Amino acid sequence: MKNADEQLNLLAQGCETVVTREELKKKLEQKRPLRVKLGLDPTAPDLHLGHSVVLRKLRQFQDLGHKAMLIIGDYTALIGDPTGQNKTRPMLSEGDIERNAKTYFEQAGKILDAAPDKLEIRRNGEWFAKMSFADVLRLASQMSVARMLERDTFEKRFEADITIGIHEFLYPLMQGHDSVMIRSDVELGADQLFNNLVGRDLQRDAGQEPQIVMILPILEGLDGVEKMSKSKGNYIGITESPKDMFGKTMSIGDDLMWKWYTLLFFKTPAEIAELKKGHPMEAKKALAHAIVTQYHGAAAADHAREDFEKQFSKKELREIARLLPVAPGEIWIVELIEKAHKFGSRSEIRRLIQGGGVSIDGEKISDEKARVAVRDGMILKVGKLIVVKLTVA
RNA sequence: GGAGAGGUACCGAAGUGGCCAAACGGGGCAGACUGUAAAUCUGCUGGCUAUCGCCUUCGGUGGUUCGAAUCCACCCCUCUCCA
Repeated sequence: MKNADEQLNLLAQGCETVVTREELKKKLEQKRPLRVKLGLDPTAPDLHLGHSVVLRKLRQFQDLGHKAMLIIGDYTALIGDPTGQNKTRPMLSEGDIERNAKTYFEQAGKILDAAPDKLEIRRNGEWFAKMSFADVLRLASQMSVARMLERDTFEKRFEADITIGIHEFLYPLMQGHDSVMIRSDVELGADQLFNNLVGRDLQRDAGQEPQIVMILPILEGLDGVEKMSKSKGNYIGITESPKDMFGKTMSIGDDLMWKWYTLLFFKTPAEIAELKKGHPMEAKKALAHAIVTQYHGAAAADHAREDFEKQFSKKELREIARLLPVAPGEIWIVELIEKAHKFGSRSEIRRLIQGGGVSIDGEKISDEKARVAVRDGMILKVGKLIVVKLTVA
């Protein structure tokens, strides 16, 4: 095991907040594997790059000899964390939570070390399901309304006259109680500083040494504005195909690219400055390549890059198009597009045609009534991303 | 418990009997331009229909009317002030 100072430097790197460094150092000096807690919200079955930031930090702890404690918040998910969402979430069914939690196990394994002595996975239903109402009251009595309202999301909602359910106040307490139950030494988080700090208070009340809280910065999603999240649809899932990962990364704005470099690859300001000297497009391709490499390997990343260049730089659609078998003869353009990609409705397809978003062999089709005489090898392009090559069967 | 305000499309927000598939803004999609993006400009943004056109939508359920997002009744939900 590395000495405490070395560990501290590595671990603090990339963190937005550490409460507190001094305490963390003391814990590290105890020369024992620390129990590092990360609470996971099982509402989103797909882990994405946003989650990966904190998961990689957790991995770093593991690599230094510490133990990752994943808490699947199956019970807290019954409330839905109020953070960021600014509104109450619908309660999930037991079945949904089961299924989502399972997917989590599978995906987190791509980033974490799954060795039994390095990883422990718990569900907070283990303890919450057994609590009596009196127990809940005891827990609730450890927090005041005034303190709860200090939390910025509650405060904002309160002032904006947006409903706050009583049950939502229980969320931070539940998360804090998790820390007590697993006797965590460190809790990692992204945007739940308040909740994590509650854990410290509850631990103190329970006679435990309070946990260290380490907050990692939030990764902005594809839009460059909102936090990356499943519900906003602005995310890259870690199970997505190399092509999609590459393409989505290429579509982000330049400013965002530098942030991603920082958060996903821990690039220092000096390294970023170096990258900025080159062409932004090259830097973005390198970023996309690095992301794909992480989840699919270098070969897949090379391939994704080549495809991208063919499609956008050289416009050689022919080689990257997906094959679409069609019957010989003529076909109505709307039906053809329907076969090529799943759209919400035919009206949507008509709109695309009228808007000039459809072309065949490079020639725009703007008449929604058009019939197409299919030919082997015809290239149909719909919008920016859908390219198919027809094969007449 | 009392008094008041409100619930409109993905979001915000107009509309208060027919001209409303519903202004406007945001978001989203597509096109032009580019470096792939951003910025900018343009178009589209309920569904079905190859055309005339038809169908469903304004918290819910009923009702008034030739006709309702708009009027009435009851119900559900949110917010404010008072208790």
